[in-house]
Amino acid sequence: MRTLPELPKAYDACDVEERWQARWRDEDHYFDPASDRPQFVIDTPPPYPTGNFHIGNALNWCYIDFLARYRRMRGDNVMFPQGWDCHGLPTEVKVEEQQGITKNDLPREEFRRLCRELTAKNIGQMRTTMRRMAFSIDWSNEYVTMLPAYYRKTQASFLRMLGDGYIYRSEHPVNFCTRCETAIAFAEVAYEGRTTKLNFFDFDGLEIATTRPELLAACVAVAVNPADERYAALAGPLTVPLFGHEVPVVRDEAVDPAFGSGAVMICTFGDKQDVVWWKTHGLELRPALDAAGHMTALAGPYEGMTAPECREAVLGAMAETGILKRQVPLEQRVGACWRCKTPIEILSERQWFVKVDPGAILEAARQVRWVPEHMLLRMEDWVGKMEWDWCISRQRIFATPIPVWFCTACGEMLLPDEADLPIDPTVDRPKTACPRCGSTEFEGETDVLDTWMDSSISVMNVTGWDGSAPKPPYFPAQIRPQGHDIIRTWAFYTILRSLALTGEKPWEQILVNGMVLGEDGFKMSKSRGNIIAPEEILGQYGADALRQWAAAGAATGSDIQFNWNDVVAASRFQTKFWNIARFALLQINREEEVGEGAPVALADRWLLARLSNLVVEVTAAMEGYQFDRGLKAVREFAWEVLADEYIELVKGRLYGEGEARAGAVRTLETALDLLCRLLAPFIPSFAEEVFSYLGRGSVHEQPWPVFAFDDPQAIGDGELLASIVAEVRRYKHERGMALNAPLGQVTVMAPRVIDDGGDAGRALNANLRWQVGTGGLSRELVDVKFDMAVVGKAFRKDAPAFMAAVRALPKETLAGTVGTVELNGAEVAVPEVAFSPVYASLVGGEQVDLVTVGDVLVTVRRSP
RNA sequence: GGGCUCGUAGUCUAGCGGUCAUGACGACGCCCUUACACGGCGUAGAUCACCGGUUCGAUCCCGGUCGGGCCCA
Repeated sequence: MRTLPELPKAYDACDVEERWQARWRDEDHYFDPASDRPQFVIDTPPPYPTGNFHIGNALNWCYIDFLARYRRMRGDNVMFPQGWDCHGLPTEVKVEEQQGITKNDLPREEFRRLCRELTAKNIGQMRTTMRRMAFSIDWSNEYVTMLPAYYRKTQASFLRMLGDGYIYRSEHPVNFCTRCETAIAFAEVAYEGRTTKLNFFDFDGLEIATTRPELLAACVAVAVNPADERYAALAGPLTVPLFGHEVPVVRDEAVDPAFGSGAVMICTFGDKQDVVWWKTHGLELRPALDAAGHMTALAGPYEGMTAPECREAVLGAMAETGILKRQVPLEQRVGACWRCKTPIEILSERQWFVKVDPGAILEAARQVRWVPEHMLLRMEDWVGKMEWDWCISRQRIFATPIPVWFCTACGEMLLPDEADLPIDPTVDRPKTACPRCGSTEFEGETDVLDTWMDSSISVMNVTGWDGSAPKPPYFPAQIRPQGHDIIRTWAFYTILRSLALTGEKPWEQILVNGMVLGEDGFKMSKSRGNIIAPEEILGQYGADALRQWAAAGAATGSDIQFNWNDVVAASRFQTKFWNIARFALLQINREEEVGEGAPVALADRWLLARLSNLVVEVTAAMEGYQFDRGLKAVREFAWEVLADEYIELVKGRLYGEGEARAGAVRTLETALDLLCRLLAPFIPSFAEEVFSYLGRGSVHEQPWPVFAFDDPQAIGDGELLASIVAEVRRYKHERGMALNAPLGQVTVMAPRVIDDGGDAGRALNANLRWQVGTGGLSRELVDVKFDMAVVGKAFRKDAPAFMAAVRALPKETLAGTVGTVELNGAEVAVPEVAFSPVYASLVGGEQVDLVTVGDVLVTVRRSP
């Protein structure tokens, strides 16, 4: 007897998962820098440490973990690092909220400390969930962007790009949130629908429509379409009402003659279009709004007011002076700060910018393999519309400082040595005097970097960049997994930065996952109340069930609706497979010596050949990131082929003895082994638990299966065998017989005889015989079936007599066409479709039932 | 308004030139057959959004319409 332990009766997912998660060692997932195996470096997304690892993250990380585990089994040297993108507004806002302060109430360093503490706590919470999900993360390659080890590299990358001319400082209109008092990038602008008023007023004799009367003081021109004949004779300068300054008239094709009066006022700056006109027509700059959202001295009597206050005041003044003609409601989309929803203003400010070269970025993006392919279009779309360079400076606190000083005497810019990084120029002092004027008085740059400047070098960091050499040792990474919502940001900025720093594309492939929608089909959001936290699922069904949902809930790349059904079904699959394993182990353990060698029985060869095909199918699915196909194929195989067909087929042999039984046992063992390995990337704890009972070590240390068992004949014959058993079992069921009830003589009449080793007979509990052809099978007419719609209509009350007369005819006659019959002493015509013959099948003179399976006939004699 | 994407049984979902159109959940019927009732066997349920076109043939390709979603303006 072998001594493999018996499986417990029930599978407790949470219990098993926690046990294995405690047993696995982090070191097993470490990337090995000394290895000469092919590297597989993953540029994992560094999530923002909100404290909650949400279900969208879970989906993304499941895909990554499937891949990481699969690639390890394929022999790759995998790096699955974990980063944290810490800096940014949300944490600042949270700290202000929790402490009941504003950022200006504390010294900068003190405020940063509070932000760091909150972030560290949040990271801890998220790590817990990630471990509970059984992600095989390489924690030795964790990075935290707020820590010196990382932002040193952010600063180094800044200096390098500054030195190479990619970064410049200039005064330029930027998107500005006056509540947060910082510049923001286009990627941070969220658009919202609002109803506003379009105000028509008299502008020096001309009718102008505007949604932003508060910017009248900032008016620098009036624009009309050159083709608009109404204004063909219009010439400037015009006098701006209420303020009195003179502005020119410009002609520009972009003016829509159909909107309002066809004449628009250009202000610095009401919107992006104003910036375009301001640039192309070389207009004056009149900043009427400051960074805090207050009107400037240019606004005269309105100075110090907020924009909404000024707007009311100006409209009031317009009404008073009688120039306001009418107001009509207007639906418009307003750009707002993504974080606080305050409408953004466009202000001209001195800011730091990174040059954007759309052509080069497109070219690099096209060198990356995109999965799914169409996601590349989103990148092309975004890059094609780039108008401004990337504004990377922020007037915030919790961020990477911009490492430069300015000489207070001559304005010269001074840079730190790379070796001294990281620095905070507001605290640290330059080590040298000003090279131009010799002054030692400096002012540190107070602006800090956009958070995307941190995260867009994640790939540089994980591929081993130390901030100096241009190209990191493991660069480029093999894959970037991320959501399609941040193609225009993270993917875009990463390509830009990789090109600037290394001249190359950052990754070989990018795998884009979809968004997780709530059970109601909408994106999960607090306001909809359709959020499901991963912890809720983990507590009830465990990580493996959630992982199965992620794999099989939708095709990779498409949005996926969360749905409890899938989680429950996943959990049931585990129960089913657990019982399959239990049964198999029970059989394996009963055997003293199962021997070696390939099984000879048809059913065994059939299962092995099917397994071999399954391995090919699942491998192809994994290579193409079709996780849904891969997992579903394994599930279907285990449940339908192995449990419902194979095991039912060989149970009889398993209850017996000898080589026939040993062959089935060996086959079961092989199937169990292979299926565990195929399942290992998807449900690591479950696969590990089942595999452990085979006594062959950890499933995660096994190679991905390569199992060639080529036997086309076994596939064909086995399929027929399984179908015959299935059909006859159905036949039994339909007659209300228990499936293990004894059946009489069963004869399979096939084009050729198949040696099934007796499996079919035992599975059906019948005396089953194979024969070539339908010899011995005959049929006998036993009855006729009348079509009452015809008979009733034709014979009315004589119908019973007619039917009796027909039945009284000799059977040989009934098989053919009957012309007339004698009814009440008269010959009457028989309608053509009045009846049809009913036959019974006979074997050796005894009546049998017939079951057909394709071109195979199965006869069943019911009495044993 | 633009780009992309999707529209398949009550619900979710696979397929994407010829399939009895996949699977799951749900519904209904029968069955406690010594791995599993978290199971087995079966039944019902789909004009594959709508309208045109290409084709011997379209759920699948093309065009249009309507509707959902995502990203952007």
